[in-house]
Amino acid sequence: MRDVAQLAGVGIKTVSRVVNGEPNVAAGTTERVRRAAAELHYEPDMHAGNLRRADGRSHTIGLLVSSVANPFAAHVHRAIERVAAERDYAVFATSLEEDPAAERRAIAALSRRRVDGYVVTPVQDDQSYLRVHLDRGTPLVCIDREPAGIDVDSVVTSNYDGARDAVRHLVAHGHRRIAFLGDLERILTARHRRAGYLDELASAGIAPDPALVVLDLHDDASATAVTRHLLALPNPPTAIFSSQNLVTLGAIRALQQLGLEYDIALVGFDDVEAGDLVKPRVSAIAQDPDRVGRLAAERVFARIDGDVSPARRIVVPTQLVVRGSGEIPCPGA
Amino acid sequence: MRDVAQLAGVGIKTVSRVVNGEPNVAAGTTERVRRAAAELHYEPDMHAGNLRRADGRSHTIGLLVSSVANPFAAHVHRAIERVAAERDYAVFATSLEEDPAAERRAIAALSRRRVDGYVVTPVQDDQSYLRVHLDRGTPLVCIDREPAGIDVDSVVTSNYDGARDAVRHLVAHGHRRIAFLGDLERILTARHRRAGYLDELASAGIAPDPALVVLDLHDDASATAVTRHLLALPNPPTAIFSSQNLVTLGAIRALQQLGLEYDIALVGFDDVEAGDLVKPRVSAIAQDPDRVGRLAAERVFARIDGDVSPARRIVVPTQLVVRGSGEIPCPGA
DNA sequence: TTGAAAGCGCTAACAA
DNA sequence: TTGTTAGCGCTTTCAA
Repeated sequence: MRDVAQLAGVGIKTVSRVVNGEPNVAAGTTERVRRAAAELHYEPDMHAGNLRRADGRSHTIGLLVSSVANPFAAHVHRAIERVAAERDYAVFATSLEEDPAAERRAIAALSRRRVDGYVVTPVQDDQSYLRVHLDRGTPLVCIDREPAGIDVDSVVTSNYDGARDAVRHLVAHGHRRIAFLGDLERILTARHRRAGYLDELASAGIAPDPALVVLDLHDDASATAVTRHLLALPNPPTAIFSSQNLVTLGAIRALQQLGLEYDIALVGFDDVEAGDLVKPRVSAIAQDPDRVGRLAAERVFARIDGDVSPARRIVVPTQLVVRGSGEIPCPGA
Repeated sequence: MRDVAQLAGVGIKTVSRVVNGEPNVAAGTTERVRRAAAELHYEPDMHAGNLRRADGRSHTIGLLVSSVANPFAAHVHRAIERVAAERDYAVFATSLEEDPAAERRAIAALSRRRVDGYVVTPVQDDQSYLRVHLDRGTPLVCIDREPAGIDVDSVVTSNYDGARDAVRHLVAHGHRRIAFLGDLERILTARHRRAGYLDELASAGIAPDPALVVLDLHDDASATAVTRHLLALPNPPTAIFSSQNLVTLGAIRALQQLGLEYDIALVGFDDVEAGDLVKPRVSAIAQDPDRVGRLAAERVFARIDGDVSPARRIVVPTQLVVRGSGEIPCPGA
């Protein structure tokens, strides 16, 4: 910057004015400074500026998700980025892979980089350690899962209601023996989905068979194995509700291996890509990652802009996508 | 930091020493400083430190991809992140959506934030404008597509050879009328895949039928429409080579709509999730995003570490995944 | 309309 | 082992 000032024959402050588009600079001066800056390939250093700048904004936010390679998280990320781009904000993305320690590490790393806000998929059981950051004025919005121990905005999918919708749909097609393939119990949303499954069964007057409830599935290989095992039971299920993307794929694989894909009903939570190309086409409880991301970004920027209204809890509804696999009727019914 | 120093009853430099783990601090002093820092919830400001620090490293890299929501890019991103995490580097991710202007904007935004390196999927025809950044010592590695106008490391998929493999495979099953569903011609890799298709046809002594070569497809709806049109031709293709993920899905949809999925052979470039659940199972030329990302990250960090060896061009081979759809024989042959 | 001086939070260089 | 001084690149404040 000093070099630019020297080349343009002006003071350093005038360069600052031109670069930041501040008023009260003569047109000719502006032009000379611009030319000098271009000639020297000058790029302002945002961080140096922020050190002294009144608002101290880094124009950067941090995003913590399960994995940037997870399709749901990736679409949330894209939606957040769109909102951020409009405001010239850059986005740090970090994958936590359900590791509680990674959550704290990531927050610390971003805090040292002075991000203006966080969008976080909580992994730890308790987020009260974040209060320090909130007190410092850095806003945080939780997505996908509710925070515990702090009172902040959150944008979550209606996991409980979505699960009930799935079970109700299967019951409506005559099923009473509905298996549940659940994700890791330490994930809050997985517990919500299980609760929805159980409560809807109860509403329908169906006593859950513990043999049909399998928890802590997280990948498709284990889902395939478990599904095969369930269907080999003396009294097998007539329908399956799988609580997650990869688990759904694993269940379908098992059904195909056994040649039962047209006999056993299946509804998956979270839509699968190419779900309409598999035979039978896959019925699902679809989430809306685009909306989750957009709303979360809007909340965090509202807070950055000084919104101090009470924490908001936004629920994004799921939608039952009827395609075929979920409408297979119960044989005996 | 001054507050911490005061509370601990030491000088400001001693706090700096403790925070950065520098030697020559008495154990007792270290302990006092640590306690004071914890009490005040002190978090060092990396940017302030970098301003004066000798190496000036921001411990941050920038990643530019087509879209963070694209599965290929998302897996590349995850792989880069893994390497970055080992070195306590944070990653900025930006989606370009094939917009050349977005490429320049993103580079400028990251440059102002003083990233230590870039991993870029080039969108513009010419990257020579980046020379300024390279001269300044900030390394850049291109992925997926080769750079033009600058001599930098690149990690690319063997698009040309992969396309030839696909066509050779179809020819080996007796096909001579092989349609090509190409992506946007302004994308370099799309042109490489088209070239591979044409050259392999030529090697097999097959004159390409212009009616079977459709370019500039980018989503599945248009791919579905085009596929339906091709199969309604008086002299339709007996096999299809689709050059991209979404296009492959669109082609499958059309085949299913027409009830021809077991009659027309299909090989797609880039594997599709659930490709083994669709009937017939989808044969594909699989890319290796994990390897692309890891190698790109290793290159950029090697450069950051001072590697000044000549620019390297790394080709990650594709793999033909044989599943069924690509092995449907040609009826007349 | 312009520029000089001070200082943001930190580290380098050097002295004690 | 510790602290002091200067200065990183910039913006603020205030005077010209």
